Amino acid sequence: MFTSEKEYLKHYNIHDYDVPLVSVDIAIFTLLDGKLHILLVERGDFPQKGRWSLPGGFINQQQDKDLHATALRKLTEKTGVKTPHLEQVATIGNTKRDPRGWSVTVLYMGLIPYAPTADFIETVADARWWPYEVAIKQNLAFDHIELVTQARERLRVKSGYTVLPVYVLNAPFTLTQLQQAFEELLGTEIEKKSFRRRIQAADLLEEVGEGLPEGGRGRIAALYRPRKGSEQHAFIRAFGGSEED
Amino acid sequence: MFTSEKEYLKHYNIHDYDVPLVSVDIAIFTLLDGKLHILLVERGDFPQKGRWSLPGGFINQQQDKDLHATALRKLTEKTGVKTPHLEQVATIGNTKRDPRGWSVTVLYMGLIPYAPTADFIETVADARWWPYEVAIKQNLAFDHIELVTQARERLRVKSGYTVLPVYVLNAPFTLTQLQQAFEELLGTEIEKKSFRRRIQAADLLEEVGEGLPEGGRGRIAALYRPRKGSEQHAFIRAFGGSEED
DNA sequence: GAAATAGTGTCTCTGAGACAATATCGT
DNA sequence: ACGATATTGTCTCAGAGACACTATTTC
Repeated sequence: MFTSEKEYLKHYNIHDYDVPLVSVDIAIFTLLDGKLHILLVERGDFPQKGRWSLPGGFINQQQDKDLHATALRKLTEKTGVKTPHLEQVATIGNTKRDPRGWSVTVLYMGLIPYAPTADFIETVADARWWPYEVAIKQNLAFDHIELVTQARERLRVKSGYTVLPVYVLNAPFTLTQLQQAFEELLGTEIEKKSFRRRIQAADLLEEVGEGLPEGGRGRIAALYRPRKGSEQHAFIRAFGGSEED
Repeated sequence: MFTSEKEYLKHYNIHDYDVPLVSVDIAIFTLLDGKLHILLVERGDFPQKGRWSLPGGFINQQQDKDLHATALRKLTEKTGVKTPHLEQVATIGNTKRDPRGWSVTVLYMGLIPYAPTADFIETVADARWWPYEVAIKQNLAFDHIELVTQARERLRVKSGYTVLPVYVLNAPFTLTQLQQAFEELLGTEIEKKSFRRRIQAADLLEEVGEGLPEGGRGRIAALYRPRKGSEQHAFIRAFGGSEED
């Protein structure tokens, strides 16, 4: 049919093809009053207008150089928050998830220290932090309940062998605060000595002075902030004892 | 603009939007003569005609109910092999990876016991197993060299805390064969006793008789096959001692 | 019996889990 | 001194790593 690559590309037109919708959705978590929260937006337009959903949207071929850029842009436009950690979780694509037809979404998971959402937000009626347990009982748009639980699961598992939970805290923080963040994100308690031993042996934090302890009373606590690159450290042994299945 | 969901959907037309290309690519690995191999196809059509690439292609909105189905269909069409393990690795999307423009690909990784490729193959000039080390020195199509290394890395890491390597062997197999598969997929040696202790304690295999040992000479070896569901078992401690970074 | 392969015994070392003890702060 | 919180000591236990040893097969 075509005789050269150049010839082929000249005649290529994506609209000759039957392409699915592609979107990016972002599950952003934080810790507020010691509890896991997730950021949801109320949809301002059809479809599913008025329902709560994950922030997200379509790729802008002019503005976005890659998928990660799309995720960051959508997050800023819709919520005004900036995340220090954003990772891809999975891509879900099927015929049923969107009434408009075959639809593919790339799901991201992000973590951030608590920050209020911006006053001005585009194309959404509202952007709000929800306690996780409350959020999953809402009637979310599309298949977002599954996306939310999938992102939550990634967060839980990865909190067991990395120091991801540092990203829901504002530095500097005490080891007790960090342990509480781990426990909330893991959904289980950690033995204090085990926790401190692991964190300190890994040398992923640097001490930056001392400060008030957790409850305002008691012995002065050492304050820490994450070292550069601590994000990608993986322990060979996971917290929690019971094996994953 | 619209007053109801129904109204909105009636006027919705995906071709009004600027959508990217979406494809699925599959990195299938096997073990042949004790060495890791990967399945590549020679592209029969433009673009990049004549270059070797991962098997893959576009979603067929009529035939495929989800992305996983697309991956399975493409694999069968292009190579004739059926895989007992197929998992999603990541989704790569950017402006540069395809000369046709903004392009998104969902990368899958699969494992299979060695089987020849089918004689009849659609839209590809050839489908062949390549030794991994040779494959990555080829000038692969698009950004497939990065996809291949990303899938390889997933395989390596996951071989450290699961029993994934069982899927490159034909059951029944001996523990020695399994250990050799682990070592090749991990890219490192494992101490025999540690290996056997772990595998046997986890109770993921069932014994199915005895058979000739590895080299045809020597003591008769016990033969095993994976138990149902062993696939999703994860050890809390990874093989290899050195921590991931 | 020798070579080859399968399988075991056992010591050491690392790091998690449990829990008690000590240290330092405000009042 | 007391209550609260931070920090450390130390014992136990699971499981990886190392390496030597025993067992069973073919030739």
